Amino acid sequence: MAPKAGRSRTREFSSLSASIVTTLKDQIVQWRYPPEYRMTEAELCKQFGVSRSPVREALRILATDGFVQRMPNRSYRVKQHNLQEIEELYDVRLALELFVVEQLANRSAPGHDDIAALKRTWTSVLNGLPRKDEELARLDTQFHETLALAAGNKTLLRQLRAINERLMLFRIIDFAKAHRATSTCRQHLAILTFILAKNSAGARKAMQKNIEEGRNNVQSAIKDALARAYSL
Amino acid sequence: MAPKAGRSRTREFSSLSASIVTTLKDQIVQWRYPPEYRMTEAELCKQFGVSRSPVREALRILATDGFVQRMPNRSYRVKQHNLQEIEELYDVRLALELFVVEQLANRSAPGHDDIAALKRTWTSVLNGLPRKDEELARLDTQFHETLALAAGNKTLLRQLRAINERLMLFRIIDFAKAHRATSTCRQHLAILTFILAKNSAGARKAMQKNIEEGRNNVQSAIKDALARAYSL
DNA sequence: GTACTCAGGATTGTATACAATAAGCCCGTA
DNA sequence: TACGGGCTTATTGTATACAATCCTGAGTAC
Repeated sequence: MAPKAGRSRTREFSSLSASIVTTLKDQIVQWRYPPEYRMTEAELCKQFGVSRSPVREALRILATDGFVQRMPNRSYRVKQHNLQEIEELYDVRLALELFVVEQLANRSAPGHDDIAALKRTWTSVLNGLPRKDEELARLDTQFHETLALAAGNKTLLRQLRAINERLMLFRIIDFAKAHRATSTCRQHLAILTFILAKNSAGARKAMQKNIEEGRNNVQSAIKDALARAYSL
Repeated sequence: MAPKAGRSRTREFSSLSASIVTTLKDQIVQWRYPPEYRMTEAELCKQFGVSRSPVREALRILATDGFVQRMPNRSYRVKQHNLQEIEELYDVRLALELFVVEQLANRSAPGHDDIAALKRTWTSVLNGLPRKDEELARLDTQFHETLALAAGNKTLLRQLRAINERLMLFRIIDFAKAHRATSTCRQHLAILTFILAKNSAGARKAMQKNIEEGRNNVQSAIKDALARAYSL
């Protein structure tokens, strides 16, 4: 114990593979790779200037997180999410988040301070519109994660994060398409109000509406993108 | 070292790491390792007669699946689940399964054949009691997975499986303790009846009761085990 | 006696070498 | 031309070698 003062635990990446994972996730989410793109270990070794060991580890992680597809004894592919899978991801998200708001509305004691603080934040967001799309996306993610955190379930929060990470692939398409900031704000405030009023049914309904709207926006954005792709 | 190329590899597992993962998961679930047990790569290499590469891969998988804990640059530990984490896992399971039965009750068309078949199965189970605990545990798992499958969400099913895999650590304690077969059967039949009657609220309530009972049984089993451990 | 320093050993992180597997191509045959 | 066998090559799976990191404990200064 009593580690030296100079032992600064830099919060950088402890390992090469972690760094590769975040970089690749970022690139994939930004559609820098075409879907079904074939990724070989050697290629990534050259790109990152490291050996196969960390690259392999990174690819395994990406595979379990659903960003690439692994076939035994063959290469990896950047995963092509189909509409079915997006539906499923949104449904899981719905299941988890409905549960969260219900729990929050039913029990009052812990977490309601965070909810009240969140409400103040979003009230000011509503008044201070507009902002950059990017900033709003960040706030939106933070909103949903704060709720899960207030519910006190770290496991659930982790799962939610993993889902949202993958959905980011498509939310990015949507964000670039239109800003619906006002609507989002109102929905978020409604959810928070219901929770504070301990109206769990209302909170569930409001959350459902919020998520379904996101789902629909993403779905139509994808269909648009596909239609455009085929018409050209 | 120099594992003479006696390639009597069973073709069951495509890779060594997969085989190691299933073996270790099994051993951990059966409490063959004390919690917090320190697992080193070298030790597993000797145990399985392979090199570090597949062992490392297996440990990564076990870590992401929540069976061992990894610390950077240090060894791995067999994970010690605390009561808090078990609560969280049960809550996530609750969230997912409540969503599943609600969906199933709300929409009639697909899946209801499976539900009806499941109901027949469990009716016969109720009549044909008793069976071996082991068999009942298998049927119980199958019950919940069939529901998720009937809902048509493979992503959700995968997550549920992962959760139940971890909870198996504690359900094994409980299974050995008592058989509550009749109660389980009745609860399952109630859930299925509500679904077929398209009563989503009833189905949710019944499912909640079923899961909460499992949770309570596990909790008290753990407390008993801890109390016994400390009293000796 | 306490706290600090600094070797030494143990263990993981990374790089590379070798083996096994799967895909592609050439070529021969009907 | 169509088809199939076997070689070649690209790529992953596995083993091992080397580097970096962390824990331990003896030794020393105060």
